[in-house]
Amino acid sequence: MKNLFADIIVANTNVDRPFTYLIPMNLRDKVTPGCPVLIEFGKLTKKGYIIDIKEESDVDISKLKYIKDIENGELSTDENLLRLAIWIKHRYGVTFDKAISTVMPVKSNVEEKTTNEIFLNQDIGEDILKELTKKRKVAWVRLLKELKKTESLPQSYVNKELKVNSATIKRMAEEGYITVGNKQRKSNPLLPILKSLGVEDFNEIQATNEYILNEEQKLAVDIFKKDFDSGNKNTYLLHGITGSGKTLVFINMIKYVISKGLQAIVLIPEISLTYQTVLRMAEHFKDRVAIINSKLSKNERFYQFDRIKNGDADVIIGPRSAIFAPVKRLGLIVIDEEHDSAYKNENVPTFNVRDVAGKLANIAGASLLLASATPTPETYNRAVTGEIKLLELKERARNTTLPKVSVVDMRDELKMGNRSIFSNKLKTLIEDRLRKHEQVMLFMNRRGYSSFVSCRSCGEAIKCKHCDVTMTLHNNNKLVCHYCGYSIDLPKVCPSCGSRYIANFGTGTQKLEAMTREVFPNAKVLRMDTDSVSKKNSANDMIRDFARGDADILIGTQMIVKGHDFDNVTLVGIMAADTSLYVSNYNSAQRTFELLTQAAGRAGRAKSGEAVIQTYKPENYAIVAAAAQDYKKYFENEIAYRKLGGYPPVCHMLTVMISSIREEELNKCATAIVNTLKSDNIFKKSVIIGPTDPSVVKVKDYYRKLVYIKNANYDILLDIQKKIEESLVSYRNVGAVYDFN
DNA sequence: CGGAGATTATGG
DNA sequence: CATAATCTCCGC
Ligand SMILES: [Zn+2]
Ligand SMILES: [Zn+2]
Repeated sequence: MKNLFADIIVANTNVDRPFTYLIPMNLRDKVTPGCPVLIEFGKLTKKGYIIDIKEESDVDISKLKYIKDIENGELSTDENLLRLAIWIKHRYGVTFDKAISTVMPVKSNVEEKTTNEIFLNQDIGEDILKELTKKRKVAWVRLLKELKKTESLPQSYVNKELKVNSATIKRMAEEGYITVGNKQRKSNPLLPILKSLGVEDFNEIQATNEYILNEEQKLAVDIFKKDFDSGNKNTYLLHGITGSGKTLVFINMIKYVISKGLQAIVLIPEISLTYQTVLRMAEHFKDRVAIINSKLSKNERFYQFDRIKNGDADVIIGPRSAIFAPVKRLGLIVIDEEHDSAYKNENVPTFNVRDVAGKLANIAGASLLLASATPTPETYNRAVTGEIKLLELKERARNTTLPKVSVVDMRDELKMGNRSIFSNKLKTLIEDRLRKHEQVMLFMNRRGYSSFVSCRSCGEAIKCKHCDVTMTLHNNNKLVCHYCGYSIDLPKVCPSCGSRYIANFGTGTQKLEAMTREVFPNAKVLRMDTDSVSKKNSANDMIRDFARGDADILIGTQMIVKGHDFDNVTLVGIMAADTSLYVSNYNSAQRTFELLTQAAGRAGRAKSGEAVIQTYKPENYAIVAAAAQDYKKYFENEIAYRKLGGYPPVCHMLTVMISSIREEELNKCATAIVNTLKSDNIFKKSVIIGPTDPSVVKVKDYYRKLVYIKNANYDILLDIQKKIEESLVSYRNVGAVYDFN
């Protein structure tokens, strides 16, 4: 028989190229591309991934070794995902190894939970039972009777429910009636889903009666169906105003895809994977839904992936990483809240899942739907140029109107002598809602800046020894650094001046809560932020409490405006609307527009509502457009800005973060790199900015510098990356990470 | 990455 | 000349 060869990427090495191995006879029908295997690499046994199987090899056959074995306990990646990995490798300039491990996030089936299981040994007849009853061994009979029904029972159940103690069980085993064995108990993979919904069965989930599509929604679904039937696997932007019922549209598209025997992946930002969202999906797809989120344990996660692999789920719902779910018959990918920053992978490879999903859809022959009320200019631009199809929803689904939004210039308030964080307008409106027993949401436009500790005498905030960051106070009276994890006990005296007057400055939301209670002493106030929801599932509880009307005012960060609708909320106050504008990032206006639109959109889901935006920058286009709820206006301004600055989507941008333990070496290296790039003819057309300091210079004792390179041609950026890697070889202590946009 | 052999430093 | 520290190449 002819030899079979496999090209293999060796894991955990720096050798970023495939090696050829022979496939032994006994593994021939077991290995596939994407399969994890064990190989002898040099002198060591290493794990590797097959990326290709072929009948020819250009490598001298005498050099070749055989694959040792298949790596068990790791799911094999299917061919689509493998192709995706190879694309990721080239697109983001990472190693094969990195790319493959990115697409297979389920590392292994961690040790199966084994519990004691009790088995029936022999067929127990009525006579034996009678005899035992005579001996008054009631517990024995009780257990045996149960076992006759089910073959085997877990010991915990026997102990607790049947009240048969371990001693009895031991005796029964000795006498040969039963055996105590180890059963690999596979817990019901649907359990975590049911648990998060607080039901025991999918049939308990009541259907809400919003299944009927309105005209606009129907049109969108019909366009999709028509394309789908004619074999056009398109990319769509579903652009609908807040409350227009985008979810119902894609649910119907998914149903159609399922009816054709295919599966769908729905990506939802982790923060919006809330009770309401999950319930909604479970309501439509019942036990055919698989849900992945960060709360799942390793095992639960594995089971979800296992179900998907076996085709036991039609719809896979999860955050960014769910794009790599091992779906066999992919028909549709939905990315809900397409604009969300959580879709960007912060680690290398720094992909945006939009792009990865686009490629995967292309590989698998599936459609892609991007849904948002505030699409990124990148995506909307693709719709404008006709590259992707635009589906629009311009009306609110429940016959309500968009909230009335007003902007308050806080500088004017200050001039009028109002130093409170509430503008007069917002204050009167809150009072009005409290009187009418309607609810209010106060949205603090800030990342949940955790509380830090600073000195009242010298003003110094306590910083991490290893990073340029202030440490944050945790409830166990420890100061922790969010960048490196370094933690110390809360010091009694100021480390820089020795003063004993050091104090904890609360978070933005805590302060807002205190002020709110002061200004509205009779209102019931609920605060929701990372601090207050650290306890498991308490976010759900809070949401339910608020929805039930247990509080009048809900205060919080992004968390409160994503993934929940409250019918009785008729007023939203947006505090410090412009803080997200001050981030030095070409995205900051987009982020601001998106957050304000989303927050304002929470008002008046059922009744007519109102929103007040408090800002010091009322003239900024993001704020103006958000107040007018005019996406087009926003987009025109944004795209003009991007053109002017040469930012995406007009240009591609490579951000290089160069880092080193040694500051001088870093500086030398960074300037040298910039100089070589600038002098190189091929790169001359690129705009090169830097080296500049990032907002946090030192992290984990490493100093960092940033270099930005802009070019309309993506491939040139990849060449530049290669060039930088080459120059970096001569600097032993300097490394770089690359972020492509 | 990490093993192995080659190369260079160090010291008496 | 021995021994250790450092470099350099290479793996199917
Ligand atoms: Zn730190
Ligand atoms: Zn001090």
